Amino acid sequence: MRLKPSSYLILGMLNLGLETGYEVKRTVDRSTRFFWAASLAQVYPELAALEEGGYVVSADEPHGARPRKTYQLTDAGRAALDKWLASERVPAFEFRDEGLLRLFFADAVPLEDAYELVKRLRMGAEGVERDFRAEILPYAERTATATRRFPHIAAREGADYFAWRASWFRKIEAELAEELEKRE
Amino acid sequence: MRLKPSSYLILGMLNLGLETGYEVKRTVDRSTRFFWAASLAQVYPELAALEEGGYVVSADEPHGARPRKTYQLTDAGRAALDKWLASERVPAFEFRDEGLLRLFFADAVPLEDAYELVKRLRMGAEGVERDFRAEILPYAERTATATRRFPHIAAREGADYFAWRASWFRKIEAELAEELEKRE
DNA sequence: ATACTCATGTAAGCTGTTACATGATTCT
DNA sequence: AGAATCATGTAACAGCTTACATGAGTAT
Repeated sequence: MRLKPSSYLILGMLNLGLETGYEVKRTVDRSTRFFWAASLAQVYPELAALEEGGYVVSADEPHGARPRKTYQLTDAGRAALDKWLASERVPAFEFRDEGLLRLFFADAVPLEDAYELVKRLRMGAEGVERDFRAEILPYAERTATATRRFPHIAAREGADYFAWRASWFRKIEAELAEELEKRE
Repeated sequence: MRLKPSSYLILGMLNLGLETGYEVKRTVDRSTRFFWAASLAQVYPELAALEEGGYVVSADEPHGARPRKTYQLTDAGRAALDKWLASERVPAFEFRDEGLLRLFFADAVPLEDAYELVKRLRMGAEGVERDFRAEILPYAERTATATRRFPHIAAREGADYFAWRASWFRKIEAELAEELEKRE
């Protein structure tokens, strides 16, 4: 079995002490979501595959009559996680940014419309930054301890990134505004 | 036919005057690649689908005995592009960043290893920035005109982003380095 | 001659999504 | 009593990638 980044996402979450697939997914939504998302329909089969591969073991721990399956890393799972973290392979990196794609083609519309487009992109980035500071950062701060600091560092990266992005669009917006004023 | 961002990528490229699927792909690799990539196996079927939908028309224009198919936007294609650029819908935005994922889980390894990880991430960002300034930015500058300025603006965003990212990791690297020194 | 670029397409497979299906527990 | 949350899973499909298959034109 070949492990992909999403496999390590799950191994890493189990290593942080999360127990069920449901819990892993919920935590992903509060933390890694912005740089690595996952859906339940991905988490459950992946947990099964990881167990099949010997990286995790499961145990039935129902809550009353509600079925519940907890997972734990095996030594092999823990070793795989360590190896991945120490790997010198250049990590994969992929963007899908429809906003920048629109910006790229903005010459196709009048400058007034391009200005509106940039303004919307700036407001979009500001909105994401707000959400981030309202939901993801506080969760990271709340759960940070002396031996659990990197989730918070990663969350700071996200908040800083969206702030940077908003300011970048703000700059372009100002340039276009100036140009539109001159024209009148 | 429902158009997706990758459809607009192709419509936008044709609107910039590119003629063949091969050319579109080559230009994507020199420009939008970092925020919206595409492969030939995606471009050719998409062009066929766009023609089927009436957004583009093709013409056979072989070079000698080498077959060659050129494409042009129809009025419907041009209208679809304009509408997309003016749309108020929040554009899709997705990251897949294995580097940040590793950073997130870096508490699992000793601080020395986490430091090495951050260092590698910083060097990775610097490398991408270098490539960007060597390949993508110069191409954008070369092809920029009074009526074709936004590709260059988008390329600047990319270069600035990777510079920002490198400096962000540099800051964390310095924090960790300081802490490691104190320990000795 | 040989290698690189131009040029078009298909097949198989991987990764991930949304929607479907079901039901218990806990909070208000 | 009703809504939200906890909890697990499957089916169908969307979107994209790598590898395969083929061959002509051009520069060294």
